[in-house]
Amino acid sequence: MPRNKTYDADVVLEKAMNVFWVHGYEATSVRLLEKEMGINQFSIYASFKNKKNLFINALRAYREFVIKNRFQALLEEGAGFAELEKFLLSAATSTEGKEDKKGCLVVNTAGELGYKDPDVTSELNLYYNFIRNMILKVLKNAVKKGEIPANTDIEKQAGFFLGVMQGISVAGKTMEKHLLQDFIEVALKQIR
Amino acid sequence: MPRNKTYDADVVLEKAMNVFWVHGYEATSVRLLEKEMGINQFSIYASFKNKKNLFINALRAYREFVIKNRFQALLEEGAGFAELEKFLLSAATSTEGKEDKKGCLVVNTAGELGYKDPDVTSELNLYYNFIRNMILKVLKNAVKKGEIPANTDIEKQAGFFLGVMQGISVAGKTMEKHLLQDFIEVALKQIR
DNA sequence: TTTTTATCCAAGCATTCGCTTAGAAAATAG
DNA sequence: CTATTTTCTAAGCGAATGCTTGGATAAAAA
Repeated sequence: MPRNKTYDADVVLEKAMNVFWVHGYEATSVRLLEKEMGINQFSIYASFKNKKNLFINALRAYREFVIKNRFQALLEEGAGFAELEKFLLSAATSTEGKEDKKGCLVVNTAGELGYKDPDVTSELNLYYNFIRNMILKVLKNAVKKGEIPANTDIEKQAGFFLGVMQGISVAGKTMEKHLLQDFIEVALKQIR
Repeated sequence: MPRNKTYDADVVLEKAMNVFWVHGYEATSVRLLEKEMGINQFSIYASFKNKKNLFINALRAYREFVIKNRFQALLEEGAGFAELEKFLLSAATSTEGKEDKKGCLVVNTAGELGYKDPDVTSELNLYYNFIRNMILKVLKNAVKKGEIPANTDIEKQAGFFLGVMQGISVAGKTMEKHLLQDFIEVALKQIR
């Protein structure tokens, strides 16, 4: 009996994610969202309850987006230090384009909303835990492959590289490219 | 002939800085500012032109505030690696307090406003350049003192520690304390 | 086809936004 | 003292905020 939706919730959610990514939470108005998502305000509220809930969903969509589009090489079964190195070095040059200085949605959100909202905070923690586990696995493989010393303190290094990734996400927005490269080079060199 | 101001512009500016520090730019309303600054909207606009200009001034005040209250040990004439170490390690524990998770105003701003406003961006760059030069001086002293190897690539390490500081400012808002300590310990150990 | 029911669009709700204005209050100059 | 000039308070400006409502629309069920 019901009429079908004329839009795919996942599709419009990804569009919302991009708007939040560019403008942040507060600076993104529902009017702008309806324009970019291509649906009416009523439909936004019907599908996502309210602005904050839409944002939470956008954070989840971002996690999946990043996993699929940025981390895929690191998530391969046998990914080791070579893949980590390639990933970090490309992160320095990927921010080159004058336009694409969006940084990382999660890091931007940590800066803007931080610990203020528990729902947001737990979403950020899920993201960081995921990355840390990914790094842990990569470093274990790296030891197996002999890419890094066998006595490496994997846990400590995972915490280190998690911090490095967050640093890159901020520094990439403002710092000059060569400084960013210095940062990454030193971070990589210390482990070998 | 003129009537005198009943407030000190520098004093109310510092209060404005704290409001922006806690809530960010967009989420800080002029109504909240007038409450926290203790002066009327008219006076805010008379002294600081508009909200954005007040924010720019707050960023400058923040730089001076941090120099006076956080970096003073690093800015001492003979400050070397010992001072850098102490500073970074204390940065990990200073974010312990559940309340004081404000992070760094400059890093928060980079996340929220990023490159979008050139006036803001140049203010951020001033801050980062200051820190980098400070680190450069500290590392030079560290070499002189024999705290770090004489063949250390000072320039590269300065870029590295600038990135580390930005990482700490983000990570301190969300990451658990022990992970943050891992980050800092590894960052310090690699140079020796 | 007719009925039912969810979806859509447009308009509008109260509130808050950044900012301005009008007039009272106060301090200095003559 | 009066005159002058700036600061202050309080009210209010239009526009934008997040969110809701009412009726037209369309698609599945009978």
